[in-house]
Amino acid sequence: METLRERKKQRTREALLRTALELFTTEGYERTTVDDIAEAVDVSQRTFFRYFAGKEEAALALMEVTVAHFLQSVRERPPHEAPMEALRQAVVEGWDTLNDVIEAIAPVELYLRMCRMVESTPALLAAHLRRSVEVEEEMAAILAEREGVDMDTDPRPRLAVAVFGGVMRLTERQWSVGEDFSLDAMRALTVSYLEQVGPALSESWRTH
Amino acid sequence: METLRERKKQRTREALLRTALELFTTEGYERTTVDDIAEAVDVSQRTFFRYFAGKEEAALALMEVTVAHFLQSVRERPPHEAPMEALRQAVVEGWDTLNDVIEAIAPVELYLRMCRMVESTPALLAAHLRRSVEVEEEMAAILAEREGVDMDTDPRPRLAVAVFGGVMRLTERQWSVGEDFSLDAMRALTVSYLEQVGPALSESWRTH
DNA sequence: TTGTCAATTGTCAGTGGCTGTCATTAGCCT
DNA sequence: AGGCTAATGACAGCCACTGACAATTGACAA
Repeated sequence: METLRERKKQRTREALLRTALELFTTEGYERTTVDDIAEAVDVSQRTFFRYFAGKEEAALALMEVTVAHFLQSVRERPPHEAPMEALRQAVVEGWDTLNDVIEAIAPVELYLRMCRMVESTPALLAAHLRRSVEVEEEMAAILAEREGVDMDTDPRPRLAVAVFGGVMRLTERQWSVGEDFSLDAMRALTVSYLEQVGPALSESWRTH
Repeated sequence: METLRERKKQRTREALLRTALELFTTEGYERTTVDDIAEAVDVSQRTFFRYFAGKEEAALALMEVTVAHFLQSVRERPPHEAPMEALRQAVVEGWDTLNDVIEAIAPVELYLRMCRMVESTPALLAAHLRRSVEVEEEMAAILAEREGVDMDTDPRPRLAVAVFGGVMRLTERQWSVGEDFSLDAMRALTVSYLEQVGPALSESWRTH
């Protein structure tokens, strides 16, 4: 961001995003129109769509940051860890630093509110799930390289990630319908669920 | 479907669905407008939306049938089976009968084509994934009742289903990008992946 | 059979997300 | 200063979807 032009662009994008998130959280996602956002920032509607591919992209922008953060955490895991353990450590440890990462962009409370909104807004949930497919593909690639296997012939990277991702998405959802909306609660729920995956897959749940 | 009125409604719905699927598969999902469908059936656009909540619902109608079929298969599993084994058997066995179930509505080939279209069309994939969240919730409820546990306090039903669902969605996706577009190939891939989940979650993938 | 009631449909007008196009503006660089 | 290019605004248009109201059509009883 050297030139004036680039700084201006940056500021416009930030203004659009900040305004969008504020309107979403105060008025609701569906009740907020793109025109509302553009007008509040005093740009044309067309300009909004030059910065964001759609209304959803603005709403999911914060999630995107955490996704990138998580992927980076996975990449930085020491190579001696087993695949699933690396994933587990990446989330658990990634969460310790997530607070700062988000706070650099927006208040954490805003992020948490958006998370809940994503889970309760059909259009956003759909977009979020579709995005996670891509993320899982990337995660599988990271695992495959880590372990030195070929994703095209060995299904294990994708399988491991599919299982892990399934648990993660369940965590998000259950967190959003719970009553403790803190980052710590989410972290605790993640750890708890990952611990219980084994038992849940075991032979029988009944105590005989 | 006793009265004339009900029969007429049924016929209209079938005509809309049949026409929609035909246009989707020949022209493509996005290049087909709701107006095209309505016009081909000679009803107003408004009528289409009285039968389908949206364009997506028509496109996913066949999937919905297989989902219902699969859920029924799970319900009919003998209670002595362990949870995951019941799910596994339900898919494997459900597939033997799926052919007839679908053929009663539309050619299987059409169904398979739509499956691939769902995976390759962002809007449809998103809608499909969002729907799977609901399906998984229902499946968890079935498992919980089977095993006599309380979903609100015991996370195992949802966990088991999340893991299983993750593998299922991976199967769908990998099948759609493969080269064998048959029902048998899908069945085989399912069995194969379910077999390999264990190894994929195991300590290490490296041969030392 | 006819008249009444309710369900189904068509029409119309409108909203909102999103895109293409083109002229205008505004920063950049020599 | 002046030409070049990137960013924006303005406008027109497409398409999915909805609400409201009037017209039609089948159901059912008198």
